[in-house]
Amino acid sequence: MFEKYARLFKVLADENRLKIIELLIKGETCGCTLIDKLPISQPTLSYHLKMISEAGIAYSKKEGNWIKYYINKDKLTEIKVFIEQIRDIEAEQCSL
Amino acid sequence: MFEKYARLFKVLADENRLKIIELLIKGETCGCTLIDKLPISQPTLSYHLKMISEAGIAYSKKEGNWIKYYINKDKLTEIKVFIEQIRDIEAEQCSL
DNA sequence: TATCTATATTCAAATCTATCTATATTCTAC
DNA sequence: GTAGAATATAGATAGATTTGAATATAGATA
Repeated sequence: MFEKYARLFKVLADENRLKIIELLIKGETCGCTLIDKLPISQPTLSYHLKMISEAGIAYSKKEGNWIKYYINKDKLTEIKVFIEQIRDIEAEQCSL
Repeated sequence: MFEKYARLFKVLADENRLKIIELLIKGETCGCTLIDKLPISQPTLSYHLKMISEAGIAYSKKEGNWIKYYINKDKLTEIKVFIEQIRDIEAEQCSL
C-alpha cells in the first residue's frame, strides 16, 4: 500500500516531470511540442514520459506519425485521496 | 513552484517515510517507540525524521529526555491542494 | 527505395539516496 | 561526575536516478 504510493510520489518528485504533467493537462499532446518548452533533451523527455505513463498518470495513443499523451486525471485524484486519508487518520490514545 | 513541490514529493516518495508519517499521525511521538515498528536502524530513522521535519511535514519539540515529533497537517493539505489545482487546470486550445 | 520526422533504446557518467556501523552529543538521574 | 537513555552525526557503501550522445526503430512521403 505505502509501497504503491511511494512509487507514485517518486514520479511526482521531479521538477521536469511536474512541468510535463502540467503541459499535458494544458493540452499539449506530443513530444515534439513538449520538447521546445523544457530544458531537457529528447531522450530525457522520452524517459520521463515513459515513467509517467508506466505509473498510470498518463496514457498514450499512436495517431499517425505522432504518439499523443494524455493525463489520467483519475490517478491524480487517487493520489489526492490518499493524502487526505492519511491526513485524516484519527490519533489513537498513545501509550506513552 | 514545481521545484518546491518536487522537493515535497521526494519526501513522500519512500515507503518507510510514509509509514513514519502514518505512525506520527496515529499518535506516536517519539523515535524510541517508532523504531520498534519499522525495519530500519536508529540512525536511519533519525535521517528520515530530519527529512520529514525539514520539509515542514512534521515539527519537533524537546520534552525532557525525548524529542517529540508531530505532523503538520496543514502541509499535507497544501500538497493535496497542489494536486487538485494541477488536475483542474483547464486545457487550452492546442495549436496542433 | 531513400529520406525525413517522431520517438525509443542503449550506454556511460555524474549525482543522489537509503542504509549501516561506529561514534558523538545531550539529558537525566544516581 | 558517572552511567544510561534518546537522539544525532560522520563516514562508507550499494544501489537508484537523471542526463545526454549516439544509435535504432517505425511510419510517412517523395
